[in-house]
Amino acid sequence: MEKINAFDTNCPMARVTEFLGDGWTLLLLREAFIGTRRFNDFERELGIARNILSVRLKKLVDLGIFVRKPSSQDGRVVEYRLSEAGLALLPVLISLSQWSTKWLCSGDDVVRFVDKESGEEIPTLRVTDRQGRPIDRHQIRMVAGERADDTIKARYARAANS
Amino acid sequence: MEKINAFDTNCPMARVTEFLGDGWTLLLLREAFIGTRRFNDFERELGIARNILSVRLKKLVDLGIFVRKPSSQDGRVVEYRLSEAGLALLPVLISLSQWSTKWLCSGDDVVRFVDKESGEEIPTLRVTDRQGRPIDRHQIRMVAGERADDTIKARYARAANS
DNA sequence: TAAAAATGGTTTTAAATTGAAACCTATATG
DNA sequence: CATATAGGTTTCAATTTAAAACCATTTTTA
Repeated sequence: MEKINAFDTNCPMARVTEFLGDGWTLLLLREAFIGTRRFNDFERELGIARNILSVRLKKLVDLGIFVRKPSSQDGRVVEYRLSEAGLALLPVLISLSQWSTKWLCSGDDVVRFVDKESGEEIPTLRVTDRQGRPIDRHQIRMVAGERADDTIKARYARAANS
Repeated sequence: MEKINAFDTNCPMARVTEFLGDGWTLLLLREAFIGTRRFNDFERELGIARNILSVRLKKLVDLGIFVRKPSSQDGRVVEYRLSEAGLALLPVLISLSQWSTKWLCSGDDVVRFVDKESGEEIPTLRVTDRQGRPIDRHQIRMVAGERADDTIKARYARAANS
């Protein structure tokens, strides 16, 4: 791809495709959330080719989602951990997982996000207003903000006329 | 990819990679949410190659995310609209956009989700307990559910021991 | 202390995917 | 009837991915 879009624009969604736009990164993130930290473990758990894993980890580190830290105990070992930014992806992972459970896995109880202490399941993420009241989907619109570049503003202007 | 993972397992995250695992689909979804419905419009707005667009739309229709509907007005025209499942992805889009705005776009006001009536911006999606109280990230764990297949259960068992 | 194993990579080559452009078919329009 | 429009498909070159072998360090074992 990479003709009109990606990191050329400042559209946040387009930028996400920079790392989410391949078949492995979401699984790398899942693994990281489960607790995987090391190169060989990512490889073994996912069955990803080592060269690809190498490139993906580099990109995730570049983007600030993972932190690469050679172990101080063992000079061979390197740890890849989620950064603050990476941990902040949790709501994305949860909403994706909840959506997929419902619409691609016929609601089957396969993966759950739970409160560590109470063991209680995290309820479905809801879009709400500032008072915490649920907002209906059809009540929501995407609009261009002030800092949108010209392409994006033009894009939303076209959308508004249709 | 497709050696250990994808639709072989019933892991909801792995299944998501089936459609989110390429550089275009997220942008197709964005376009659909903005209001794009037609083949030529997706092509023009994104600059995606027609053959690729064709394959992607087919897959999204197969997965039940888009609905393909030939126009009754004009026999040449076909509309691709988000299904219920597709519309249900809104929380995913919102959380992704909010994350990306903060971590990849340095907080710039580029795209906003707003309430159509009030014009009020949708606040950041939060992970809460059943009483609506925010839960801290580090308080959350992923666990395998009852209907997880053996691979997944084994996976989480390994994770629990580390 | 020398040999073997572990760890995190890189390189190489074949196979699969993507991108660009041209082409095709059916319907509409002037 | 001729031309334009819409939604595709086909073809072929360029890029990306997968699999396997290889490599450099560091650690463990005999």
